[in-house]
Amino acid sequence: MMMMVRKSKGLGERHQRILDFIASYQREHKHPPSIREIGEHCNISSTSVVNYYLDQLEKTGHIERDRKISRGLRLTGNTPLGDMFRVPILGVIQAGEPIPVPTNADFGSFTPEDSVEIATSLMPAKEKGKELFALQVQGESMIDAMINDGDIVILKPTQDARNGEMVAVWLSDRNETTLKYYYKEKDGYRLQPANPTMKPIMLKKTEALEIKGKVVMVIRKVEKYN
Amino acid sequence: MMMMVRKSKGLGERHQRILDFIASYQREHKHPPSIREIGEHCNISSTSVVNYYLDQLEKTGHIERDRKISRGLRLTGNTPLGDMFRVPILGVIQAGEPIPVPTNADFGSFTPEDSVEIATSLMPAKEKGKELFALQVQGESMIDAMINDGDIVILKPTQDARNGEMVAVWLSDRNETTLKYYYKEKDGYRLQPANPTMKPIMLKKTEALEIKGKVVMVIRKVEKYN
DNA sequence: ATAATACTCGAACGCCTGTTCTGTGTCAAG
DNA sequence: CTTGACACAGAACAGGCGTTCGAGTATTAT
Repeated sequence: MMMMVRKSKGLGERHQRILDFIASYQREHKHPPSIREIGEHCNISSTSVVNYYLDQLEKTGHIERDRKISRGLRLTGNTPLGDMFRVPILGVIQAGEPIPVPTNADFGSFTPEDSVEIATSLMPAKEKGKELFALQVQGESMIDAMINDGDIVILKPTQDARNGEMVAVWLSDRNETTLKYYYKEKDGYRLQPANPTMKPIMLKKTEALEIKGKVVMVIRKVEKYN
Repeated sequence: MMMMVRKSKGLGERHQRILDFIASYQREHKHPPSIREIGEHCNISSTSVVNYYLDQLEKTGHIERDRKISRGLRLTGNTPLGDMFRVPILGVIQAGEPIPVPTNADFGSFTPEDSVEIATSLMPAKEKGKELFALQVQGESMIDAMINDGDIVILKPTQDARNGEMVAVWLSDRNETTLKYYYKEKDGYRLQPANPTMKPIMLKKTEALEIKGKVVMVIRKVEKYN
């Protein structure tokens, strides 16, 4: 009477494993792996089984294959080709609501639609871990941080920051989320807007200040809107 | 008394032919060609000869090879891998100076250091031509466009714009370069800053207005600077 | 229970592909 | 002329690799 529980979601663990391996192998060797190599690294002892999964991944549109041609497979939608990062967009950030932080941190399974690709060459070289996440800005409340509606901010989750870093904070007193430059001072904290024509927010030490992450990059897709 | 004239320059015609074929094959099939395929399309009837040239191209650093692995060769320097764009950074944009536009437009030969890689997935899908160029913003004069010192703006060269598009303009009257939203009105032009708290620039039709390009994307690398 | 699916394994087949070896013709230096 | 580097061809070899087939096991539906 129960429906299929076997592989509840679209992708099973094995599928994800293979996908990840292809990505990392490609990143390292600059070319796709062979069926047998996939089998070895994913604990699959038969080439036919790998082929079996590859067929499924092809049907579901996750990969493309050039049958009969050695290593003729590639990831679709994305191609983590050695110098790309895929950062998940966890949600939106807007003034009235808390920031969705990576809770159950599933940094492995996110669809291409809900993520952005970043060239590693644009990265500060330090933050090349996979612990980054992205948020889409909604509303014009971040305009004092020179960030506009629709912009995508890429954050590195952290609870503390150093002076001068731009951070995403949740001010529980004001029930507000904002992006500001962070400065710790003797009396408390100073949250400096990026736009120098605007006044900073001063906070006493007693006031709640929850740092959710530091801004690593801002991406703005400029499109016509007339 | 004459030195060897046989193959005067570094690359012979055959080498170039092979290089071009690899590039086009890769672009079309998403994976490198095999030795035999190279031979067929380059009128080389022996695999050993192809191998012979491939060895040379490897020594001269034009390609890399993974011996023993099918189609284990790739072009170096660049990797036209289907979903990346390399946009040349032609220079800086700052208030007091004209914008360096792609003059002799050598969109083919620029070093990786002077360019940025953009994922096509971030592109508005329209501007996927290679006619894009990038400028690095210097100074804080663009702050009214929510663009900060060090930001990289990616432009599409054009002389005219539609209402609502952000354009890079050179105001010869004021001897100034700026980024503004463009609006054509009955009396002239309105250049609207992105920040709504700031007043727009109104121009009569008689005043000079040189549109240099429209902004397609803005990239900001946020790094600590304390 | 029984049948239908989903999944897994192992082996064999055969094409694909890079490598290597032998041989030929050309051209310039000694 | 002889020598040797260079450019090229063709054939044969060996391993890589995708494919296919037969068979077995677990899970679910009827």
